[in-house]
Amino acid sequence: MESKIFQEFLSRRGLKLTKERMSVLRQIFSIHGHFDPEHLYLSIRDSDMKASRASVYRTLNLLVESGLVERITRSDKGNVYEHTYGHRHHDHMICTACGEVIEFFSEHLEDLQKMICEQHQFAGTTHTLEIRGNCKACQKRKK
Amino acid sequence: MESKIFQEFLSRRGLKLTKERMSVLRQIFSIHGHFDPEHLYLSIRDSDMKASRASVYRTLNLLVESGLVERITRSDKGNVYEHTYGHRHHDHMICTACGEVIEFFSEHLEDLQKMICEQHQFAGTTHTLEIRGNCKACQKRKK
DNA sequence: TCTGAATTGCAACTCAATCTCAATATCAGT
DNA sequence: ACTGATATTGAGATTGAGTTGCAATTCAGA
Repeated sequence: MESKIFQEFLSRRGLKLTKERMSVLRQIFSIHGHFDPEHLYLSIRDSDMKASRASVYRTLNLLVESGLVERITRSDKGNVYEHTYGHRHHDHMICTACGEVIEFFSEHLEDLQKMICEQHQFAGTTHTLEIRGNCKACQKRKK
Repeated sequence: MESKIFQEFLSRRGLKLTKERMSVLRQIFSIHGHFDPEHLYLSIRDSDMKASRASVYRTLNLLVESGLVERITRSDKGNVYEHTYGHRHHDHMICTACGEVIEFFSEHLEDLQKMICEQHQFAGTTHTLEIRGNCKACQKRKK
């Protein structure tokens, strides 16, 4: 299913769905959760598929443009991505004590952001909301 | 005022408020709005003050730790900072075409986030909301 | 003024990400 | 299947932000 969407995206730009691009796509969609380019590359290298580091990066950028993959954050050690097909958009709460990541979604929040963009005549395409603090467990533990 | 806070922060760690650190601090607080390390360095170099690139980076990290400066975003061209002393909390819209950063604030948005935290029994302390897209000018330019 | 810790600047370095380019693959049209 | 035009690949070079090692320097307190 993802490959069909990617296929379409590529041909709309006169690009081809090659073996290497297929490798990257399949590997990404076989991963559950977040990943970074280097690990993605290594996991492809260690499988029966193949693609150079350059191709992994190039394909990753195409996938982001196609909307199938999203860049979640830019850490000081590089970018982190996740695939979004079949996933609803969501935001994150991050516990600064234990590192737990809680996903959440609020339609109301999304609407509000849309309104704010309109007010500023800004054409928003994506957003990242990251709330940092302490999760339930860590609040208790601190007492 | 900022220098007093920084001074205190430094001595609490057994560090000194040197000329170079003073240069960086003063230059940052003379800038209105956002800045990146390279421009900060250049503006210091072109003024009567002085500090090497290394010192600028080192001081910048100290200032972030002290809470006087915040890192707003990590773009593909490096980090962007702003000084926070005397500033109310706000969020950012970032134009992916020209890099412009627009500040905004919404009480409603803040309330909503508080509610969401309560729902998840999460004790939120800070948050970062970054909306990426195209500013008014770049929307026009693209047509 | 002496002493030791902190600081500086330069250049070397790191590391993610991008680019170069020659070789290779792919597709459309014949 | 052949041909030409275009897209793609991988290996390694390159970029560029940010960090670090180190010898020389500054600074604060005794």
